[in-house]
Amino acid sequence: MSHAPDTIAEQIQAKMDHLTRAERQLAMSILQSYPASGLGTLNALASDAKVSVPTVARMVQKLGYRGFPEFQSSLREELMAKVKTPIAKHDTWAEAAPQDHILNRFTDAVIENIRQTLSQIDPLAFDRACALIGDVDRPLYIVGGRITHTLAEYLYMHMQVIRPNLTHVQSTSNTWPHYLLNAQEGDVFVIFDVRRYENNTLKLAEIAHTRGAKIILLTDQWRSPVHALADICLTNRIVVPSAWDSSATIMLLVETMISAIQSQNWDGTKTRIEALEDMFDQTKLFRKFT
Amino acid sequence: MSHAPDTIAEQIQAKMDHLTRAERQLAMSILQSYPASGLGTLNALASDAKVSVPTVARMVQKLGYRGFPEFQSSLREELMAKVKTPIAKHDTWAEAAPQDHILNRFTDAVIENIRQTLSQIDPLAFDRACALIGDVDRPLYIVGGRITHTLAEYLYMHMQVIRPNLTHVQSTSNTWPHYLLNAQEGDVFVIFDVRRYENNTLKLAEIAHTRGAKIILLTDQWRSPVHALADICLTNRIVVPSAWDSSATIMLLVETMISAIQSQNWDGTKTRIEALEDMFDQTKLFRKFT
DNA sequence: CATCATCTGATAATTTTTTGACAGGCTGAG
DNA sequence: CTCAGCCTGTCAAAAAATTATCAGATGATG
Repeated sequence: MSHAPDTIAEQIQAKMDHLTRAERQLAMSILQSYPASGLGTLNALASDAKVSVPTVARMVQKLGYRGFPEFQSSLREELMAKVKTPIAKHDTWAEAAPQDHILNRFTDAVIENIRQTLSQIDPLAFDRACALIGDVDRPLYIVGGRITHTLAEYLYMHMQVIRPNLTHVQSTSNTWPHYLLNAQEGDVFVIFDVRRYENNTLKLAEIAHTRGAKIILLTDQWRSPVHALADICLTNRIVVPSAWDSSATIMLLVETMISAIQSQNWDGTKTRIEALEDMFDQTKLFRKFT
Repeated sequence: MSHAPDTIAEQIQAKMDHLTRAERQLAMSILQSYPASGLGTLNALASDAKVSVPTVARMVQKLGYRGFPEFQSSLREELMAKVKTPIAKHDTWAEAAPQDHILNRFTDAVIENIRQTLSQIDPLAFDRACALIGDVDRPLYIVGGRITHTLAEYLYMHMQVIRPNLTHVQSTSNTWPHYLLNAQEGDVFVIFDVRRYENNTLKLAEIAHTRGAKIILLTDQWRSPVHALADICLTNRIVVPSAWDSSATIMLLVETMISAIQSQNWDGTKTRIEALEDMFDQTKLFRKFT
């Protein structure tokens, strides 16, 4: 008992024996560069396979489709499903919960956000961003807004361990102009800005840009207006079934950056971490072991 | 300077800045399930993206194609080329980066963390936690430590919109005993604690527990000592290729909780959100629209 | 060798898709 | 406030693709 065909390719192969000469010729041609070949016009497919147009039309009906367009949309759906990585196909994440439980729905959305964000990111831009942020010679400013200030702080906290000479600026605070007093050419600004984009953040970016600072922007798919001023723009997808957007993808990206920068500067980081742990031990803030 | 675009996706991304609103909307839609989306009919693409048919036609011309069919055949060729490449980097997230690039390695790890965390979570416990946190009659305390205080704050910030009567406590601060003065039976404590577990957090939990408060703990796979006192314990997997642990999974869980609670209390939340937005509008902190 | 069944391709009819023309609406400058 | 310029969508015309019809070709069978 052979399993039911998942893909159209398998379906074609299964029927191969029952096909006539012209149809087999066509089938071969389809499989040759599957699925792209099937996504052109019926005409193109026919002349590629050197068979007549109606032969193609008849064959797709034989395969159980109502017409060529229906056949094509099946192919497209198959392609879509394939692009999502195997792991994303997971039916349910929390197996003990029904598929439509918020745990599963939300996780689905986040995974999809991650997939899309990563697929659209330019690794070179990412690397350049890491190099800039990790460059100890450049003063570093990390800027967050109302929602994103937690992300900014998370980055700040870790960068503090990795390198000196950095500042956390909260654009919603009215003290930020003070921080910019010293900003100058070559400084690096990491700016978080997601909708609803904040005027303060934009103004801050403008000043930084005027002063010749490098701007690295982390934003959402609709892109903060700051992007026009940014040297590097990392775009995240953040839509989830909620009244708010999701920061999980941005968090992932931030952590990945931290990891990358940390291994760039590993020697420096290591000694700094050790010094830090020593200090914590002395203050007894943490338990020795557990 | 950035490299020449290999794929149409990159080409679209590169031009993103020079696109108009409707065109950007369309571009997003294409990229959303690329390349399948672009291989249907022009009509389908237009209605998917909720733009008019001619907008699509104009945009492909802007991208340098003579017409929609020519655009499609480029897409098909791209697809063919991609499939041909041996076993393509099929299971990489950032396709443009090698498999062992930190972007891919880190994301792999986080996805695996999510998978494991979700598979081990008890949905009933999760639901109970959400019910407790969303219960307006119970005073709510949110507690974070050195690393986790950003997560705690993120939760706090959103809960603030959903309900009144809540407090953010930072266990590393020496002011936290003051907050506990009013704590009493039936109050709810959401406590974040990941390794290295903090003494202060444990002490705080002990006091809360003695007073008869409900404790909901978010911790890592090695479980904070607080778990002995917790009514509900949500365990996260947090290992990644980095000198630090990852908070991304916990962030996911927090956001899922926010979403769940928010829909429990939707009526209340809605009016509170609207009031908040009004206030923001008045302070002109945000841009009206972009 | 004739006949039937079946496959195949040419052509025409029909439907769908694509393109072009035009006008309302929004935005920003003066 | 008004006007110019540019987006954007509606509608109609043109082009292309798909489907239906039919006749020739092929090959098996009695």
